Amino acid sequence: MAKKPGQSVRGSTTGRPIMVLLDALGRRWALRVLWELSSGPSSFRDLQARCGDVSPTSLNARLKDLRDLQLVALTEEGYALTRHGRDLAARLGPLNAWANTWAKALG
Amino acid sequence: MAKKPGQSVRGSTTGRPIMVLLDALGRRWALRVLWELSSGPSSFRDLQARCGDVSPTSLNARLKDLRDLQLVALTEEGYALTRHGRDLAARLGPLNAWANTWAKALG
DNA sequence: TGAGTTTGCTACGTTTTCCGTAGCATGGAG
DNA sequence: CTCCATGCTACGGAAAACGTAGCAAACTCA
Repeated sequence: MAKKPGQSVRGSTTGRPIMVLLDALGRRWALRVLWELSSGPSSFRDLQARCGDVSPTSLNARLKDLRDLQLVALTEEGYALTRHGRDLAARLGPLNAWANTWAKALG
Repeated sequence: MAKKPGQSVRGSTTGRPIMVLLDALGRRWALRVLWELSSGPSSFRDLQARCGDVSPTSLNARLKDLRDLQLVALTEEGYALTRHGRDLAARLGPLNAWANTWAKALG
């Protein structure tokens, strides 16, 4: 069961939403799943393939978390971002451009 | 040694910068460290305290990664964000406001 | 109806990561 | 020399993530 805002997480007992969020996004595959789903719904197995054949165990654990946090939901079209999830993913989108310039500077 | 752009990471063999970034940020304490350092440089032990007394082992591992990726550097004032690091952290800043409305909606 | 396919997902045993505690080495201050 | 703060490592145990195999339910098509 994923920790929700208001609950104590690793490194913060205050339950501040940003701390809960940073903790949740810091788990393996969390960011990647949001990223992949931002381009549309996906079945479990499709999502698994998009994530480089991540094991179903790991994928399912992260999906459980993200569903608890109401960022992802299982719909008739497969796994999809919720309204909150889309909102969050929209803020992560620009990271792609940033990452490219960062990579170029790293040479 | 942290994986750099161009190198294969978990779930992606292409080395695309965004994939490398998502993988790096998906490690424990990575996001939190960037977050804490965005409000100014910090000594190792201070940073440790800010992160809820994270173990030095974990903190140091993550700092090594972030230094490899040139997001963090050890300066005369302590650990600090590099130019790239500040740039990235600036894009994470707005997540705080988002997290608050998200938490309120989850309430 | 019944064989084949695709779905989401779990069981299980192994590997990797993370963690807490203790403490070392260096350097500055008194 | 003593005291204290610094960055950091060693070590053993706990938790998280992993790969492989495969189940049960729903669909497809004969």
